[in-house]
Amino acid sequence: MVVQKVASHMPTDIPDIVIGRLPIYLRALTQLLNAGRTVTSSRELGEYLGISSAQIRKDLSHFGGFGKQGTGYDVAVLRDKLQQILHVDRQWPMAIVGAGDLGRALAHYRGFESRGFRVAAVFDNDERKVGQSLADTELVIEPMRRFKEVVQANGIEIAMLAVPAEHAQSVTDQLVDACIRAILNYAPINIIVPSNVYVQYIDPVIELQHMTFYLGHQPK
Amino acid sequence: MVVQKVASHMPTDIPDIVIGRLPIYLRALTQLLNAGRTVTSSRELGEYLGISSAQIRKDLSHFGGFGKQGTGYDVAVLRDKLQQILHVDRQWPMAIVGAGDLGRALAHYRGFESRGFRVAAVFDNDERKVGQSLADTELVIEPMRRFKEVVQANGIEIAMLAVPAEHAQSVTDQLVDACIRAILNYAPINIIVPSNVYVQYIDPVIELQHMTFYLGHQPK
DNA sequence: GTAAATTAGTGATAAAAGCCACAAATTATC
DNA sequence: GATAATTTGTGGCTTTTATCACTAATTTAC
Repeated sequence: MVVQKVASHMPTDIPDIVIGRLPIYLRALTQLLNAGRTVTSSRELGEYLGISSAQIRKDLSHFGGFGKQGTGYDVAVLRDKLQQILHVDRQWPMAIVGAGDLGRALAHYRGFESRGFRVAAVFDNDERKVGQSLADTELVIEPMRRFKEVVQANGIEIAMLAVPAEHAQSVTDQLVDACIRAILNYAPINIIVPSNVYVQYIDPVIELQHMTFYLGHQPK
Repeated sequence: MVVQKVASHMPTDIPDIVIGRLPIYLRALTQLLNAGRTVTSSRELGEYLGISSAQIRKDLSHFGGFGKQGTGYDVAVLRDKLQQILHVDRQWPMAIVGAGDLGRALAHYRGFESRGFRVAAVFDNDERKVGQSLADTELVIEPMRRFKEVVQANGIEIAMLAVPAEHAQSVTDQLVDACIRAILNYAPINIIVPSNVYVQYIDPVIELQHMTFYLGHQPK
């Protein structure tokens, strides 16, 4: 019932910038829970995250009232609500495309399972890599020609793109063709997708350059 | 002279959100340059990046007029300007802290050099890892007790943090103690630093959860 | 049991960010 | 060489985002 209520809120009328903060809140709540905390407040959460308490309250209020005046928020309850809102109260199977250093590091990453995701398949077109199994996993590197088939068989809708920049667009086209709906792009390049496909970018150099602007002019 | 002009613009009066877009522009310009283009326009750049042309023009106008009416922007000139503004017209030596799968993948990443960065040292506290050299690099894994010394000897001001979440804060304290001024944090946890230290976060799960909000409710 | 303290949720306000549209400069066309 | 077409840089406006500050509910202190 509560799930229905949450589910009834359509994405359209909630600012994307608000949505972008929800995973941050969720991560902090999980941390609090692991530390044994049972209640928290917008003030505490805000001080910890460097966000104003009013903003946290207003963000959450888009989805209903989860707190209690005078007390604050039940950490476990709020975490559950956020997991429902973000649809990570289940595990999303994902494909990794590109089995270089980065793709392999992602395949071995132990942090997905507890947060709503699971690496279901790894792809690469290098014939020397195809067929290799990845240590400590049940994964075997598949060739890209099997992509569509494996994606459909496993109900995969999310792909992490970890191929060199020069192949990123053509591989993206293959992902789109296989009905991938969300792409986490690690290639340092903009990719073009249809408007119904979501893309997020991770490029460490972008973040580093953002900081070097402020680091100033005198190199050591 | 032009460098002086750019340098004279102090960060304080330019919105951070503008600064955050400059690396994106720089990346796109480098791509255009590699494709042999010599001139571009705010319209072309905007269509490619999914950003309005007016925004690009206004962002750039914070730093001076780099374009030419009727023509647009000289790609090489604008790229050079952005490199100066972002202070990546040099190479920043960086430390990687944590030599797990991720730290090693970062150490092997070939994409830093051309964009203003260089991995100068890798650290880990696991005695089994210390002393190991990293294939295809001149890097040897150093113990954390040598951190301050190596950082000072190499003029390192930037660290990439790739340790497990449970150690992230205590390691951060060591970074701060060694006068690290910018941290790219890969640990899925908020870290507390003094206000003169810059932090950027990379957590793939945050980006994935942002997308699953929109992916909706019916898992395959 | 009462008063003081705490905290959520929210309408109103303030601040920030983004976009429009135009003048001025340049280039292309014929 | 005149006219049409481009494109920048920007003032002003609109939209979005964030904060303020208040009410109502609850808890704590004594």
